[in-house]
Amino acid sequence: MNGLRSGQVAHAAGVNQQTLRYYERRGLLAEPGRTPGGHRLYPAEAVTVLRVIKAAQRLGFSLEEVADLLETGRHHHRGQSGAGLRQRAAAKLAEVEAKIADLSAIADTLRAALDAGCADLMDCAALPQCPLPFAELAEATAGSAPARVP
Amino acid sequence: MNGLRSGQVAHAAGVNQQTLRYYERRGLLAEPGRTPGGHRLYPAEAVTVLRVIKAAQRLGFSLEEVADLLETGRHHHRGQSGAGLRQRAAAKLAEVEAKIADLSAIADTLRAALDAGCADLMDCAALPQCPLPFAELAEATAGSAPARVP
DNA sequence: TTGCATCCGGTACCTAGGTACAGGCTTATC
DNA sequence: GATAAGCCTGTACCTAGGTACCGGATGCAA
Repeated sequence: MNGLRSGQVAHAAGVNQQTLRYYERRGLLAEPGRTPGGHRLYPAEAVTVLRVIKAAQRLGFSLEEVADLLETGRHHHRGQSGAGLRQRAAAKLAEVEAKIADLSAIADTLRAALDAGCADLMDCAALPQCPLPFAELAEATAGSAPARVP
Repeated sequence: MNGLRSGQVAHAAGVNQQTLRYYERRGLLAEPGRTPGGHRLYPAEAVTVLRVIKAAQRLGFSLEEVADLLETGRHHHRGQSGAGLRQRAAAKLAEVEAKIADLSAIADTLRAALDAGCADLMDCAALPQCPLPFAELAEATAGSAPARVP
């Protein structure tokens, strides 16, 4: 009776209903109560948890990290408050800044290629004055993921 | 006799040998000649092609886009030179710049959360002064991919 | 009580870019 | 000619974050 059905929660949080079960499997969403017939009944907070998950994801945390963050939150209520979250946020900020630096270098390279008027990839590879980075394969990707901008 | 074996090409370009066949399937690498026994024999340019692929990938192009870029390169040699590449580079630059803007906003948010001393995700979600973006689920991800920083 | 909407679990599939393995053939060297 | 190294095809698997489909059960209202 009291409690939200999975469809209602999914709709309220703007996620797919399957995603709820997926998050439950992944440990992000606590297992809710059930009706006698086995249908899930969520407390209203579940919607908040979903919003939190989405916000954290948006900030660059993976689902595993979010699960960890939530778990830490559940246990910190005794002991020192919030050091874990702040530490992880700082680490994530460094990660994001590194990614920005990486992408900035990529943008610079693209601008250089445009300025130089590169006309053909294969032709450019033969020219020494071409700004495209044909050499640093191994080294360029060390320290940051192989730059995919979806 | 003359020509490189797949292992040599893979080693020279710093990629896995399976990756060569994968690129061949994807149309990035032309099918090379074969020995009478069926072993691949690559021309020396294959290594250059691989370097070009890796460089383009590094600049944010997907394999499909790279395949397209190389294909365009092969055909432009009659007709107007290099308009395709420059156009795509400009589009990719815009994409990368958008991604940088997105990540900058994320970094700002993380900094705000650190400044505000956010201690717990779930607690913060209840506080109106928390800078974390718990609301804009649908809207925040429209126009850019759901921010994953690997 | 009947009908329809909703939900259940389980499994398969998707993108992107590869990587790994199995079983068998070829090439090169001694 | 034997043996080791290398290569062949085909298929399965990996990460991450979901999404889709199926057959069957449940919930709720008229």
